[in-house]
Amino acid sequence: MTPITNFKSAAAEKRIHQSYFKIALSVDCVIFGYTEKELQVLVIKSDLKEFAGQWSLLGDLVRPEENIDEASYRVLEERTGLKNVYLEQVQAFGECKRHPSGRVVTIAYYSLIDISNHKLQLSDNDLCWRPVRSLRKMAFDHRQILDTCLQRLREQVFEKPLLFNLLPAKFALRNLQELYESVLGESLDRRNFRKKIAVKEWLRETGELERSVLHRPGRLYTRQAGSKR
Amino acid sequence: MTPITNFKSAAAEKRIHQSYFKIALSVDCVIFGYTEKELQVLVIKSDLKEFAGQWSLLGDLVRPEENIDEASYRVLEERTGLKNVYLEQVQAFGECKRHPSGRVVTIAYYSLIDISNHKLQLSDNDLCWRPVRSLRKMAFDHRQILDTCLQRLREQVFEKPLLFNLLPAKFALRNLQELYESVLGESLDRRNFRKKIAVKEWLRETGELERSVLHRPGRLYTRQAGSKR
DNA sequence: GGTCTAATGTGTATTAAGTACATATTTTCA
DNA sequence: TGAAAATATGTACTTAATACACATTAGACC
Repeated sequence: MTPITNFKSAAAEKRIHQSYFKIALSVDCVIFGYTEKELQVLVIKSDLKEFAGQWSLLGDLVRPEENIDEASYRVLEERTGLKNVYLEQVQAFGECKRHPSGRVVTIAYYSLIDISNHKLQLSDNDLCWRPVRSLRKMAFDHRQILDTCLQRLREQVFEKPLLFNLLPAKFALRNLQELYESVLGESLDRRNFRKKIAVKEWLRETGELERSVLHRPGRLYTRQAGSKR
Repeated sequence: MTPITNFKSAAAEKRIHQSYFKIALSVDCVIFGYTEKELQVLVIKSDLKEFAGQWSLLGDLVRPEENIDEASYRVLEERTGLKNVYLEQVQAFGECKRHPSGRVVTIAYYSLIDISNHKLQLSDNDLCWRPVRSLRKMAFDHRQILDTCLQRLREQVFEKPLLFNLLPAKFALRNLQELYESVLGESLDRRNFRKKIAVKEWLRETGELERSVLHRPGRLYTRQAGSKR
């Protein structure tokens, strides 16, 4: 039970508001993409003098009348133009001093989107994709948030068919394996990888072959319709 | 980036405050205990008329000057008198309508404590332990929070030496197995269970035997000092 | 069209982990 | 002293994970 629950009077309510409604709530989205055989994350230059020149995740304050999940979907759509993307809450970050302008508790989400999707239009020229590996220091505690989200993603990639969200509709198994390797940060045996993926029934053959590759083309697969995210 | 970061003027800051600082932030603790061969959770009767007679988790609003982790430790200590207990954040719950008195986003934690610990003094007579299985409906979205925390706990019990926190310092393997069975909701084979636990090196033999049991006493074990939570 | 290149596609032996299952032993109680 | 109830323990079987090699194919180039 929280003391907010029974206001004995208007004055009591005001006191409560004065003492407690001093924390702002935000969402921050770790938006993963994949290109150049590297896992990328969508970032923006921080406009705070404290973090001049540093990269920051995409986030916004949660509005009083929207659910926190809605808030993160909103951030995502405003910034990328995409709807219906994979989005998952990871956890809250609530150190008092994490935001220099005041007390802001943030709830971290990660999202997986297909960079090559033609609908993806970055609304802001300051936005850019950066390889996860290249981001050392970030604004706020955003590097910690990114690490936490990446760790969660790694734990889930063989449990749920998540990484397909980062690829175009049709892809060769080599592409998928390189993506797994990029996410996990380790190289995988091709035969064992194919076996491991095969038993999960996440994929469907399209009957098509790769084009414009300088070697024997691989079969193209697509995500199995029934495979749950 | 959040729009809060650069206040162009005092007026702008006031507007921001009026529109955004309307969300209260709370923590709710799923405090697990174990007794009577049943996983228990510490609950209190809701004092809201909307939830009359229903059980509620222990929580409180986060104070402006405390970290969210500190807030949950505070709730735990205020209610149980215990410090240095295992506590882990699970996730935030932020549906707009989850709290009838206003917009309250809560961050859920779970905690594992040893009920038989003599330092445990419930500060409030309305507090009580209830078997997790017996709690059908709860106040707010607390049953959902409990389910989410229980699921997280289940995922971790063979990864980290968590469940020892629910037992007295010395215990027989049977006690441990019954605890695992209670948490997982399924029965386990004794020999396989012992093997699985043995390889983890979480336990140390005390050299003592059970007392006052109506059968051959089992060896008493204690948690291995170096085993990380 | 022949050859080179670079990647695809496939199977098996080995090891590790998980599961199923039965008997002798020890203590208390009557 | 015997019955009851639980402890302690090992092995065969199945499943999952790992390590590893060779024939095949399409494109590029001559």
